[in-house]
Amino acid sequence: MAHPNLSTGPDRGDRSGLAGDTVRRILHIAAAIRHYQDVEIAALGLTPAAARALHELDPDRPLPGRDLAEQLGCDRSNVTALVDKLEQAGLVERRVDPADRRQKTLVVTDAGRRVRDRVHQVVSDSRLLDGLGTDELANLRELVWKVSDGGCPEQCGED
Amino acid sequence: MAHPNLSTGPDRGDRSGLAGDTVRRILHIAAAIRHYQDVEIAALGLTPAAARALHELDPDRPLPGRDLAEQLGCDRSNVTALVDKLEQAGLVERRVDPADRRQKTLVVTDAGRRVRDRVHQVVSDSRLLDGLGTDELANLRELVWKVSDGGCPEQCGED
DNA sequence: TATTGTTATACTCTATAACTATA
DNA sequence: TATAGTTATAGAGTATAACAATA
Repeated sequence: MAHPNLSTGPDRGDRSGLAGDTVRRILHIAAAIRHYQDVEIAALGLTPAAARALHELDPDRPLPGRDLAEQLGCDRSNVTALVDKLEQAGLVERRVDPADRRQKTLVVTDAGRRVRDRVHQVVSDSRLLDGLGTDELANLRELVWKVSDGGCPEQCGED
Repeated sequence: MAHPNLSTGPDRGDRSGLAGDTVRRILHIAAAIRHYQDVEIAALGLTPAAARALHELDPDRPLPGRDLAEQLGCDRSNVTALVDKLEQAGLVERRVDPADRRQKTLVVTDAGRRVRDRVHQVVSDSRLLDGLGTDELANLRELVWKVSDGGCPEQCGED
C-alpha cells in the first residue's frame, strides 16, 4: 500500500479516520449526483459517455479524435463509437483534415452546440448543494479546488 | 429541468455559477479517487463491483442476497454473478436458510474478512486529501456530511 | 516505421424477462 | 399467488489487438 492514511475501523478523532470518512462520503455524493444527471442526460437522447464526449468538445476549436480520446482518458477505439452516435444524432461532423489525411476533425454542429449547452447545464446541476448556505458553498468550493489541483478558484479556468 | 441552479457559462460570482463549478469539481475528484482505488482493488484480484459487494457484507451479520441487492441498489440477478465470483474466490459462502429454503444466506469466510478489511482500507484511502491542513479536512468533512444527508458527523454512523 | 481511425473481440456492469423451487 | 435465486439476454462502457490509409 505504501500509504499511511489507512485505517480499518471507524477511528473517528485521528486524521486517518476523518480523511477516510470524508473520501467515502465524497464518493457517495458523487454517485448521487451522477444518478440524477444520468436521468437528464437520457432525456436528451444521449448516453452518459456520449454526453461527456460532446461536453468535452469545444465548438469553437475542432480537434482530431485522438485528442478527444486523450481528454476523455479512454482509447481511440471508443471515440469511434461515441462519435458515431453523436454524428448520427447530427450533433457532430467528421471532416478529413486536408493537412494530414489520416486525421478526422470533429466539428460540433449548430444543433450540437445547443445540446452541448444543455449538457453543460445538466453536469452543473447543483440541486444537491441547495442545503448549504452561501458562505458554506463558497467554503466548500475553495476546499474542493484545493483538493483537485491546489489551485485557486478565482484565477484558474474550468475543468 | 424545473430547477433554478443552472447556468451555461462560467458565471463566477453568482450562486449558480459557484455551485455548478463545485459540482463539476466534486465529480472530478471522485473520478480521480475511483481511478486509483480501482487499481488497488484489481491488485486484490477483485472487480470494483465485487469489492463493493464484499465491503457491503457484514461478516458478523450474514444476510440473504435480496438484502445485498437492496444495499447495492442493483437487481438480484447481478448479485448472483457477484457472489459467484466471491464464492469462487473463497471469500463468501452461500448457505440455504433452513427457515425459508428459498433464501440463501451470504456468509463471509475468514479469508473474506481479511480481504474485506483490505477493501475497506482501499475505499478509505485518502491520499487525495493529503494537501489539506487538519482544520481544512475537518471543515471539508462537516460540509460533505451536511450535503450528503444533513446529518452530523459526530453522532451518525457510517454510510 | 509510426500514427489515425477503424473493426473485431472481450470483459465488466447493469437491467429486464422468464424460469425454478419454495412459500 | 408471491418471493428468492437463477438464467438468458441485451446494452453501455472500456480495453486490447489487428488492419487500412496515410505520413
